[in-house]
Amino acid sequence: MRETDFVSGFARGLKVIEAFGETRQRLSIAEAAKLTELDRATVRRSLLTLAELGYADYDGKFFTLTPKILRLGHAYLAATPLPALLQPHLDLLSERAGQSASASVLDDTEIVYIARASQRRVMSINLTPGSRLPAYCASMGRVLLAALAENEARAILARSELKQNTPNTKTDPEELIAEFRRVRAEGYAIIDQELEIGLCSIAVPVENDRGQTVAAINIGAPAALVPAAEMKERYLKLLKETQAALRPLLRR
Amino acid sequence: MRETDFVSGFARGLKVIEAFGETRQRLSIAEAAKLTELDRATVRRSLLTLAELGYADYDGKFFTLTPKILRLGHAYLAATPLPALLQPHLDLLSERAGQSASASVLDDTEIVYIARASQRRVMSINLTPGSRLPAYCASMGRVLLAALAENEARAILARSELKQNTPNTKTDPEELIAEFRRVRAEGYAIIDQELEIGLCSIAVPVENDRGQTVAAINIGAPAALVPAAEMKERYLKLLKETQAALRPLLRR
DNA sequence: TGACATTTGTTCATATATCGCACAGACTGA
DNA sequence: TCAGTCTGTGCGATATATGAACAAATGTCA
Repeated sequence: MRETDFVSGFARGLKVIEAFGETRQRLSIAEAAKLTELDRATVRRSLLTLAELGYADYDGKFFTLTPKILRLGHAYLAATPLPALLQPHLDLLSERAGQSASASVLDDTEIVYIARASQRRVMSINLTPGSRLPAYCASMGRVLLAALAENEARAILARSELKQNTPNTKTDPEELIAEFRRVRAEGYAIIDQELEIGLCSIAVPVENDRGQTVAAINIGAPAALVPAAEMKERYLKLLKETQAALRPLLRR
Repeated sequence: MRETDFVSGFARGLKVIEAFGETRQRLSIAEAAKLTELDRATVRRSLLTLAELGYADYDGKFFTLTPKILRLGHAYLAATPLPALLQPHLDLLSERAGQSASASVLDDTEIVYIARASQRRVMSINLTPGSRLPAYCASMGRVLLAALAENEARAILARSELKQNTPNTKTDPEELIAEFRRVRAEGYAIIDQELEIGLCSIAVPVENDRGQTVAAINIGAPAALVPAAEMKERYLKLLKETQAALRPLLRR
């Protein structure tokens, strides 16, 4: 791509949008400039543009995003048939299992939720489509990373911040690579409180009719109710049935 | 705002992202140019920028959005405390009612779902956070429009495409304005298959501790199971309880 | 099939808009 | 009061948008 085929004003603006998040609902010009490492004048122009277009509100001091910004992400959710296709199957799966069921895809080092059917909220985290979790310590992440060529998975792990979330969290890249091999061989991944104490989950890949992994689905359950050792016997069959039902629907 | 406080390259890029949706998962440069009414050369630069940043894939002919684009909408969902605050209450509400419960806010003529707890899928439409429905014919939309000053509501109706979705759909602005008055007086709105045949819903406003309406919550049910006439006696009390539980949590 | 008409992606020159810096004024808190 | 931090602005250097031009791909009709 040539230098002039890149609109840096657009790229800078997207960076400004991403600066909002978690604890940053309201941003002043200076704060946004620090977070994005862009010039204050540039950030100011981007923010004023967002406000002018109705994507942000401005009270003269702070900017906040408006729900209009959801149109952008929604362009993807509406454009991709995957979420809509998966949703009814997740609903059924969730009901049969009596636990939350979710679907996600991989975006670099993170998994992105694209659909979810929740029973009761067991996690401290609020997960909705668009939510992200580190791939290395999530059951769906393990499944999605296991589907990659080993050097690719290794490269992603190298980019990941392998954080010890709980005493159970596996953070050794070699141990993780070995686990990916097991996942590939056996077709599922189980997480025993590696992300959050008290939470277990089991995931399988969603494959299209050519056998390519296009997403992952999982069932999450409180460790207090369902010990990790029981996850497989309780839920693997249900997950495999959902997987089988989806495969013919996913043509490439 | 001065002329130079607007980054048109950014605005154009956002327009390009919004061109994706529903039936437009894959766009060629020329298609995107038509949809956005921008020059082909300009659209090409925006799309190549999106691809360069990983927000889009490009196979040499068509562009598709990647899940990374969800980071943008997620910036709002994560930044705003409202969805996370509402979710557990919706879960409880949905469980007690045995039906889907949702929350939404108003974005011009549309309501935008910001949280949802689904029981079984009864609608043909797949609703997730970020999904949009026309406000004038949705129960939450009626509640949110009723919360506005009457001239504002009138202006929004004037901008709305008042479509006759079903034989039940109210499309006369004056009739709708009168309905808003009733909603304001009685504190709830009921929709009897105005959006889709077979679907009823009832909504109430979510108010902060100053009594300002900040969102709406609803319960949807199949008309076959719950006739519109029964919606009030079955669900209004539950909705009001949720509303009361939320009010003290919403400080401005 | 072949000739012709459209459509599409790409490039280019140049007029135009944006960027980042430096500075001024406003505000805050010690 | 004064230092520190903030927002807003003017300006030259630099980057981008535009519309026309062109080649390649695609569609159309006899």
